[in-house]
Amino acid sequence: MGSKERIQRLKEENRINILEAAMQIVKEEGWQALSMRKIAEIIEYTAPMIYEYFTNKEALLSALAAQGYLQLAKKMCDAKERHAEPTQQLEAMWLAYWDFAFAEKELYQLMFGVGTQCCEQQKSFGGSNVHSKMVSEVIQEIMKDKQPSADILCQKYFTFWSVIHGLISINLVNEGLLGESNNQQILKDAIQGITRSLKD
Amino acid sequence: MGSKERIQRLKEENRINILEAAMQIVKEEGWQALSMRKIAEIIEYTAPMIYEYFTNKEALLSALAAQGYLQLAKKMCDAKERHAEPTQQLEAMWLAYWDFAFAEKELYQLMFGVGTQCCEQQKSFGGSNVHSKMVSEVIQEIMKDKQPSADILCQKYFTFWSVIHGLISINLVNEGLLGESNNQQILKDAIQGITRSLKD
DNA sequence: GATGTTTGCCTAACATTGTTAAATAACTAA
DNA sequence: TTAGTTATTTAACAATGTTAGGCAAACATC
Repeated sequence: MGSKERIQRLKEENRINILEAAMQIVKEEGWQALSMRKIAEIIEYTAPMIYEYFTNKEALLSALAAQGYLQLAKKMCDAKERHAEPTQQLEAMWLAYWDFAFAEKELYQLMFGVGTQCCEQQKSFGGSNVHSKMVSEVIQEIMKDKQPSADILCQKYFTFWSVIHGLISINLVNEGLLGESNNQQILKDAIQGITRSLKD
Repeated sequence: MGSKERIQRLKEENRINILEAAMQIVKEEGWQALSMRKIAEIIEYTAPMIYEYFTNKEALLSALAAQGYLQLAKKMCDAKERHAEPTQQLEAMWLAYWDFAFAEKELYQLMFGVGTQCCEQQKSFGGSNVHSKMVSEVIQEIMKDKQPSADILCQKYFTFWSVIHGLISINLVNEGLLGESNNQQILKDAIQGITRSLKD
């Protein structure tokens, strides 16, 4: 009897519903609002039922992230196929990556560990501003012959900050993924590369 | 009577003890293990006492982050003063930033919202590997004349990823700090800059 | 010095979380 | 219909952030 398959299909449907409910909550209220009971409420079950499908909350999050990796890979693959020339392919792929990050920002946060929890203060306190001024001054000094606009200055500063913060983040989240020597190489190359772009 | 000042000093001491206890827990067990009761246990008080010094847990985290911003600014300032030439100052400042991030990685995570919570899977599942292969292939194609080593290839890939992920992270954590046009400018400049460095 | 008032801290509690064990309902197979 | 399996719920536990109310010591005022 095909009922086994029908039941299998229902189970799979439940699994999907759980994941969809989770994403719905996260998109509406953010990661900190996601709870097993809220998910259960949406799919009209009780919380323990979810544990038939996911061993715990973290496993559920992993499943969501896995979906995200698939989506991202697909978008980048599509982007690549829209071009023939490798340089254009590369640019298109990273632009697709960029678009994905903002179109599915909650997923992106989960996948790559971008601060979901802590402190609403950065914006008010300025956070980075402490060092951004200091750095910008030095950048201005280096570029003084070119009389850079405030916008250009800001862009250069953020280019530095992005690459360094990005590399740090990647290292902190996936501990020791890159070797120490690779890190130093990338870091120095990047700093010198951008510095050179300031001068000429 | 000087007792007022003595009391004031005791209060300040308590405040410091709370913050130190919090950092101790975080360094030993990570952010997810930090709880008001554990802090209280270390300083030998009960949890509600902490609320005399911080209105809630987030305020406590903000205070920790504020300490971090000061430390970071000081280290970058020191680094700057060790050099006279702006280019060297700039490099030294960013290296100081880098060192701070790893010497005080818990603080760095808090300050700049680097994934403290979610999913232990990246390492096992490979996470990024899905797209890293795809991108590396294209990079290899672009560099095919130079017969790049696997290490070089890897470094180039991570240079791309760092700057893009960094820029995304900064945007996601401090929402709308940069304008849309600035973002596009930085992004395209960075991609084209690195791409150029692949060819020559 | 006795009395009222403020201050510092604690006990007890509440609501919300993730998670588990046991009871029950629903369904399948004979 | 009955026995057995599966699906789902109820009830509970421990840990979390947080608040209200109480107690005792220190202070101020007479």
